Amino acid sequence: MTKAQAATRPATSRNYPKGERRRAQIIKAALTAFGQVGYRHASTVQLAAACGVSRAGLLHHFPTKESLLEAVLEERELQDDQHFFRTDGDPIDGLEYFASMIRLVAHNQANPLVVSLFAVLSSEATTADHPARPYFAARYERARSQMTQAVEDLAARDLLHSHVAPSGLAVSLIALIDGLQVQWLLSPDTIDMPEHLRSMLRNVISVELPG
Amino acid sequence: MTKAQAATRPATSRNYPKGERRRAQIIKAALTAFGQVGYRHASTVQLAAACGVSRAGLLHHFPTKESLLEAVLEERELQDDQHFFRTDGDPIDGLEYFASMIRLVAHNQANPLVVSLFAVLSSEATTADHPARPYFAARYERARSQMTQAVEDLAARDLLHSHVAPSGLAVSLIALIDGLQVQWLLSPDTIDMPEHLRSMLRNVISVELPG
DNA sequence: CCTACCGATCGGTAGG
DNA sequence: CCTACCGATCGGTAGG
Repeated sequence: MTKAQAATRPATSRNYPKGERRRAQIIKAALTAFGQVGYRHASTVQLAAACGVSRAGLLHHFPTKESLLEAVLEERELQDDQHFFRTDGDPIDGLEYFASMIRLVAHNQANPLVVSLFAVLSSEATTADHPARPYFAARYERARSQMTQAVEDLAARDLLHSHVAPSGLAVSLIALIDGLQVQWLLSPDTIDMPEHLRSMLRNVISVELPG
Repeated sequence: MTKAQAATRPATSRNYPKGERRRAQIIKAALTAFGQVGYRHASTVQLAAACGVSRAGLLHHFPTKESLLEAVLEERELQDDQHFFRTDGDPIDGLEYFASMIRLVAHNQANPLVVSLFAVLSSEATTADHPARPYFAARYERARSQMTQAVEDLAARDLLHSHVAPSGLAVSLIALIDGLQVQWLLSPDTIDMPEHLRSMLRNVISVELPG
């Protein structure tokens, strides 16, 4: 068990494998439901039914709907960490960073539930008083900060095309990745997300990406 | 009254100014509500209350919630037409097209309600059985087709940087515009949507845009 | 985890 | 037959 898990799960849970399995099942069902109908429209009654427990049973594991949302976002964050965000503190290699980003987008494209979750929740979270708004605001700020470092690394090594403005490029590339998800969810057969990202990166980076 | 309006509004409505005003009021309130909490979570009861009519009164104008959604999308479409989509049939001037696109994004940035409506509805509509899914699928297909023509016009006139791949560029630029909306709604003070679009267009177009 | 509930609200429809 | 609503209520479901 990692440190992050220990901080978010009750320490006793390791001793109750059945409860742990149920908890994981509920999180997975909630991830699916939130991605399909949004957080606000998802109902704990239907979630409980989908997991074969009563609504009171579900509320034993997650006392409020909001606590379930937190668990879903944490779960998703852990998956990202595994694939991508390993460079805490280390200086960022811009080429490696964007190669990893393409791999992450390709990985997401193989997991429609995860894409749907983030496409639906991130825009739902822009509205006032949404419980996930602070999470997404912080997440985007962190992503922009990290990608800006990657862009600046490329600029310092003269790996951007000469006419490309590095300022604001991170914001636009994150926007590109987000926007591709909506078009892909609507037309999965005509949109290839990692290919479009790679193509746009080729438009601004003057050397080929590794990997 | 334009052809589009005549096709969607009852022909008799012009003779009932009070009903017409009420109808416009309801559409505006629905546009706000759908953008704030999404279509599914918005309630006709609250909409009616916000308009000072009973729920039955609201349903007199819009017999179903879905018919109200249609009216909101048509209303928004008409606004777009006024500002932008005037080139039906005509060949597209790529430079004019993207200059208009920047103006449209700037116009949207001055109207948070409209941005919120589209950011929230477009992703909500990606989910199965959403009544607006066909609308958004068709809208994106049309937008891609139109922007692809603009990109091809630029390519034919040699106005793209030599290393830029025109294929798929329209998809990515539309994705960029959509993605910027989410970041802007979460951080309106740190994101300038038209500026980021202009900057990205400068990265691929080798001449300055008009206007 | 269950049964048994609460105050309220959902989208849609009735007759007048 | 039209409009612009009204008060009441249908069977179900919401989060807690």
